[in-house]
Amino acid sequence: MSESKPFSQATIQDVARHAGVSIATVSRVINKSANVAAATETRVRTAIAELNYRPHAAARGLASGKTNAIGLIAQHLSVPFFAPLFQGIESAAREFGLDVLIHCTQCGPPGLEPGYSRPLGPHNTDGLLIFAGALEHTELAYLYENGFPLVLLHQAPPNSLNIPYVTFENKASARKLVNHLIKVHGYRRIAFIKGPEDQEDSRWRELGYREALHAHGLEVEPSLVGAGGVMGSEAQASVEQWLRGGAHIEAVFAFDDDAALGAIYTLQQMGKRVPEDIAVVGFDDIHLAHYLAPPLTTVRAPVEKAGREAVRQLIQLIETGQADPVTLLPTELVIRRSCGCNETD
Amino acid sequence: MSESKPFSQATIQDVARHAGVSIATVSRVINKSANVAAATETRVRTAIAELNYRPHAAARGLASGKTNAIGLIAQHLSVPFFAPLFQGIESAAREFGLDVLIHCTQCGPPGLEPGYSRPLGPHNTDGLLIFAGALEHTELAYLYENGFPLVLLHQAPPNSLNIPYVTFENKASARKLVNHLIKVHGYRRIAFIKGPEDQEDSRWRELGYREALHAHGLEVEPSLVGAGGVMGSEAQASVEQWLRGGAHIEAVFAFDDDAALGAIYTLQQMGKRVPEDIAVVGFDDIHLAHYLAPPLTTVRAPVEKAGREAVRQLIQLIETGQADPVTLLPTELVIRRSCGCNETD
DNA sequence: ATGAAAGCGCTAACAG
DNA sequence: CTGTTAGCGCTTTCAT
Repeated sequence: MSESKPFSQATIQDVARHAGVSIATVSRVINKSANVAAATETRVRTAIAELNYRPHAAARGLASGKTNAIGLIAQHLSVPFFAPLFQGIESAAREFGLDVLIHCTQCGPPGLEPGYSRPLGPHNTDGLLIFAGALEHTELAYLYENGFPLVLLHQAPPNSLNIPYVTFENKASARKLVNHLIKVHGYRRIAFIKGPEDQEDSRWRELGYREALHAHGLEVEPSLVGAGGVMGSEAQASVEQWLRGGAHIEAVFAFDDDAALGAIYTLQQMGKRVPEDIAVVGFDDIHLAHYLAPPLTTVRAPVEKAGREAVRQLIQLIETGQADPVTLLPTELVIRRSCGCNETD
Repeated sequence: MSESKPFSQATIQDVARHAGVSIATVSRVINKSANVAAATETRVRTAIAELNYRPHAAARGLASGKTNAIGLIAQHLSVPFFAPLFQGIESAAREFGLDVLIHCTQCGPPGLEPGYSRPLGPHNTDGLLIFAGALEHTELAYLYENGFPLVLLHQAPPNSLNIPYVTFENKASARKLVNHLIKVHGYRRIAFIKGPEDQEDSRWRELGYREALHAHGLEVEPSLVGAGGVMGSEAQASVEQWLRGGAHIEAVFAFDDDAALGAIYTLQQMGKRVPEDIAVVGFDDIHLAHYLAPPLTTVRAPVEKAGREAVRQLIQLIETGQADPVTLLPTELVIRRSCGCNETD
């Protein structure tokens, strides 16, 4: 068995004593909250260094009414998508000296009565980043109406709640992508694989898809819009159904790369060549998109930047009480081979 | 601009007043720290519900000397690997009522003097999970020697530090995988793509690879051991070099699936068929392993479980002062097609 | 079984 | 420019 002794740390008292000043002075130099004589400051800093002192976050939070932490709430964490998102959030938060707490609503013991435990909230954070679908509207409303700073990710606020949100420029990007399919490759029968109902990004992408079709005088055939599910779980079934049903399809636009992956896999399993027989494009540009055979044409979504931007908005909201109602992050078309092009990326 | 009003919450005082008891009694029912008359308890619980009261974590932490949070420190967060790890950590921590704070050493502004800022430590957590390579030995030693609870992930403690750690059963798993290559497929010229120097898992896998070779009377040819890097960054170069150098290779064992991915990609780019010309196997069983063409033979590593287990050990360490020095999680061989088998997984 | 009161480490007036 | 002091919300003896 590994062992461990009790831990103890220097307090502001220790530092004050060591430097021969009052704790208020120490507090001042730490927070730069008032002028301190240069000589005094030096003594204090020396004492801090010698004692290896670190302010106690909890005590500081209690006294100041701030927690110096923000929280992220999501339904689940194991989606690959989250890794870069965390990165962006963490990175931005640290720049502002904030800790970040995460909570996953579907991680804990499923027995918890809904609405009872609020693992992240005003008691341990100064504000919350809420990923699409993570919180029920009532919960959202409760927090919002009590003035707690909230920023939504990939979801517009429900009803009349004036909560700022940040997401990608989904519609325009999807439109551009489908335009490429139509104008460059001349495809006319383009299927769409949509995401889970509660995923707003997918709905916007579908809208972009529809707009592009309409703009070129093409009809949206309802039978060519199938389900994709989380992590491409249903995409394969949709493709299989199309093929078995003898549907005439020239290209498939999947709402995200995971679904595109499933689509390509199934297409190939069933003897179709991509893109020669059927082209496939996705959305997100996950790391592996480049490595697929064929490399996937997709839209690069600035996931990490979304995280950073959400934090910026949240901090602004906390500090000034206001933030941009909506932040749409621009994307970039990444043409590879699965659409029929022969770029080598 | 979105707006936000100041937030206020019920305190233990409010609850006590509302229920007609003292705050001590409220504290008792919340913490079940002493017997309270059934009737009193009911009144208190009702008051808590009516006021929608939540204990203030910081205050509680200050008074009790515990933070009710644990921390995770890693070098970067955007590795896909981390998503399920978080999931496991979060999930286990919540079961024990702990918050989880994360910190990424390479996320913040790179200018921070090493050793100065300690964003996660005794002041805001009760213990730390440290991912391989995230902390320098001196930092580790400092914390350990001061009795702060620490659990290492995918890394054995340096020197004489008696810090518990949890990782996969790397060596045995790699041996099993390579045995498969040798015994089932009869490959004799098997190359290995290793991970970054500081990644211990990779070193153990290499050992397993060597053991398997030796056990079958095969020599380990140094030129057939190449670099892989993070997220397969150098794997492609290694493969390219082998091929250009005219090396005779029947199979490639990549230390992780990302590297395997890069290897397959490059092999195919250079006109080799996988597995007909050269077989490739990986390690981890990432979500996409199944979707590759060909589907990847690999070792399923219980990443989420590693997270859960690490938390369990950490909690045990915090509560009892001791934990299992080493936890090796068993893996599972996943035979697909890239090794030359024709299983349909 | 319950209440009163003393801090936990720190910030923020308020004096001087 | 610096010290004193009153809490922040809660846990925890110590009485009752």
